[in-house]
Amino acid sequence: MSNNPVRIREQPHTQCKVCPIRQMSIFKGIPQQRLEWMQRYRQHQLRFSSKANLYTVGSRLDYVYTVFDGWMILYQATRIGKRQILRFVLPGDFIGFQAAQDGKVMHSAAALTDALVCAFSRSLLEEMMSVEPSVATSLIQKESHDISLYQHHLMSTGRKDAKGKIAFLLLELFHRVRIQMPKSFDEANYSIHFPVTQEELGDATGLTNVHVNRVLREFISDEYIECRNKSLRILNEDKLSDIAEFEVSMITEGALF
Amino acid sequence: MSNNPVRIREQPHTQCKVCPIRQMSIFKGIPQQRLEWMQRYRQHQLRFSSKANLYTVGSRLDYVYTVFDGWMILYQATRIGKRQILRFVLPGDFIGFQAAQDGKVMHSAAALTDALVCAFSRSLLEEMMSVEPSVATSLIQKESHDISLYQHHLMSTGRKDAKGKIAFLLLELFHRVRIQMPKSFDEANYSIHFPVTQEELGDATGLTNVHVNRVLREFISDEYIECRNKSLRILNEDKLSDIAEFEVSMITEGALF
DNA sequence: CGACCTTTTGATTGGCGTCAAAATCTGTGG
DNA sequence: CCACAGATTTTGACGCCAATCAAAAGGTCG
Repeated sequence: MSNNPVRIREQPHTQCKVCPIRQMSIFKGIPQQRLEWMQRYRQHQLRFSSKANLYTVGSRLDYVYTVFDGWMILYQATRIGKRQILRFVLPGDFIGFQAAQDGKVMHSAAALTDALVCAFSRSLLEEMMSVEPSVATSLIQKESHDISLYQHHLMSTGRKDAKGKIAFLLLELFHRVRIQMPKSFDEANYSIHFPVTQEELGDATGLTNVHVNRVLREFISDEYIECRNKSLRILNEDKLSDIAEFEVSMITEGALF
Repeated sequence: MSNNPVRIREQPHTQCKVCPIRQMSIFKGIPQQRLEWMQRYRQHQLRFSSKANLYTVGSRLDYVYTVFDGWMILYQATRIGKRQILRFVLPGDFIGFQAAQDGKVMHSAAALTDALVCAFSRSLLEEMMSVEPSVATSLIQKESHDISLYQHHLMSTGRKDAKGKIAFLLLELFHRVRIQMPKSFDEANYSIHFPVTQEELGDATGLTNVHVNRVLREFISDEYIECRNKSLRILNEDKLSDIAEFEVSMITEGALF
């Protein structure tokens, strides 16, 4: 529920060494020479500390962002102080694009851990899309994938019980981390680094931290999962998938055509 | 909950007289001559009766669709027979595009009323996008708007009580109908034609039809709304908006750049 | 008119929220 | 390295919102 002032240590107009633009999936397949002018032009790199906001409700966004390292969330708060996490953002994900009317976003974005974000101007993206249509196609693909995720969450939040919601979220995050943060995935253990608090799990599923705790305890004592010091290990994926009505194909990206 | 066989009365390969392609918002601004070859090529028109499915979970979609008339829904069902309505589809909306992995959709689409749908081939759309980049941009815009809607629903479903969820849904649909089906809107009455059952409202909000009924009764006796024979009239929009934490700007489309 | 769908109402139950407090973990400064 | 404040997890008792079960009353359509 932190409403900290933005604590961005920004380093504008420096060439982005850590996050070469080529790594951004929406630029896959574009000739290097085309990218070069962009590479050194109006591209920023941002470092965040945990809990800092990248942007907040009602901001006018002049940039779009890709996360290169760390966890972030998109969220929204109700008048009575409850928070809904709309989406967990992992490295490779693209955010800040969907602005509603008059260019203002209807949600906030914050870092869950220290994070490294790459920003570049909206107008540049627009330019890029007209010069290089495949950028637009990639963007469409990303958005389609996001929509698919939102649909699954809506289903989860609307029509499953607490166990189903939590199991679904755990499995989704587990596999997304596995794919998008291979270094956080321990294959031998079948575990991931998992810096998400129980309160955050609650804010994402629409449950209270207290109830999340009870369900997690149960999953642990049933030996479905194991979680100690910010790591999550899946012990009985079959059972969890069953409870969650989850399958990995739900979160993998697919071709549109 | 109907799992009827598909009852599509399809009229393939006929020129589409009723729904000129120009009316599809993603083709706005494209010179007529460019559209002509498309107009008469591989474009279908489909008539649906209420409750028929346009496509179902796991289908491979070779077409994308725009609704020209009538109400439709996108939905998904759980193993235990509960249904979640993911999205109400009104004239002008674009569906069938987001296919997940291996081209199979993760949801079903069905008509709520008799409906008129225009279909055209995915591959054609792809072609179109490369020839005419503005098609891609429009598509991105549409998808962004959809994402925004999904986010609001997630918030609603996850963090509001029954009154808030229902009030939000009523207001959203009311204003979308006002914009997208002006003929269904009675300005004098401030009412719309509203062919949605209480069970469907429940399936969209994650509530039971019984509880939806109780809340609606309360809204009616408080004189916030009036609903008789498939029409919905808003009597106290301020109060409803307050309960729902809704504002019209949430559902209007805006520029992306 | 009769089958079926939708709405309505009542009685009862239960899952999850709320409140509260203790236990544990984490980081920070002396 | 310890002390201490703040965050997070854990547990228990209790209450309430919405689900469930059941049945009647309207509506709709062939």
